[in-house]
Amino acid sequence: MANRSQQFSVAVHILCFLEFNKEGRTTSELLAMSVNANPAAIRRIMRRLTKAGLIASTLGTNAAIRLAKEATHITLLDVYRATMEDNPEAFVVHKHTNPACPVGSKMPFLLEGVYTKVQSTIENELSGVTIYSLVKDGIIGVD
Amino acid sequence: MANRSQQFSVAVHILCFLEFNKEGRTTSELLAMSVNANPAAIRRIMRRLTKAGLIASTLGTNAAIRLAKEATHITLLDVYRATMEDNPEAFVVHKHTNPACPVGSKMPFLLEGVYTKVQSTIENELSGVTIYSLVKDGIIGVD
DNA sequence: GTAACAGTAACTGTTACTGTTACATAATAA
DNA sequence: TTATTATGTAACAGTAACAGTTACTGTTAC
Repeated sequence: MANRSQQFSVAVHILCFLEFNKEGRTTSELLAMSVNANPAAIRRIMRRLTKAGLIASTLGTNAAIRLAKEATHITLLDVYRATMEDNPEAFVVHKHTNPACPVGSKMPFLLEGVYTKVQSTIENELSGVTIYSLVKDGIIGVD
Repeated sequence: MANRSQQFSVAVHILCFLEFNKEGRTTSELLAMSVNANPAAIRRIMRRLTKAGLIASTLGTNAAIRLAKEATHITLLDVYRATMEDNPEAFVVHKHTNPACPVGSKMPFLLEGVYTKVQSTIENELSGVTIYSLVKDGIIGVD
């Protein structure tokens, strides 16, 4: 990934929680307890998910957070793109190579090609897993 | 990836250079010029490649760096493992979830399963590309 | 108006990497 | 043997990105 952040992990956690607790009322404090993190940190990640149209929240006393789409229609690729928005690239190319060198002048292009292919396989893999399937097979199914 | 370093990119660059210049004498200074980096930075990456058995170097006045294996037998997966040695994991799992929560208690395990699968596809993809093929098709072939 | 909770800004500490200097070590050549 | 050349390696500063946290603003229900 671009960075080693846990934001993707926490984002998946949030979405699974919302699906699991779809009948109940979920707050950022409740999520923070489940994730074991600060409510503000949860809200920071929520912002990205909201922006990506994956969750929606209401304000006020009885505020609640819920999925904005069916869990069957939210894939991990959606989550990946929402959280890695800034640096979706798994690898970083060193671009400032020596243009006068036969090797240096071609490396960035070469690496770009490799990375694009790898990136595709990652995204393809992620697009095959939905929040629904995670909750159904991994949380409700087990116990 | 684990981190956003360019070490993998530079490592591939180094290996391609060595293959391309296999008839000539390659020094860390020459590599530094091609990569456009500091010789010490090159040597820092070289250390990992040496440790992984991908390159070998001699000391002294006529010191030289060369591939320790045939370029046809060095895949990008070898390079990936050599440079990402410390954190070979593409994703980071948030492990300290709430064990008392039905969702929190299962998330680390769930995510681990997903990440393992993704990691496999990445490594599978990387294992299909050799330094030889990169140099042949991307450097010598083009011009 | 008060309470509850999301939205958000701001600050700190930590980690990891890059860039760099400097020096020890080894091998060649004179 | 000595000077030279280049690798091996330690050490340090600067930078960027996160994680953790506090605190404030804005909105809704009662």
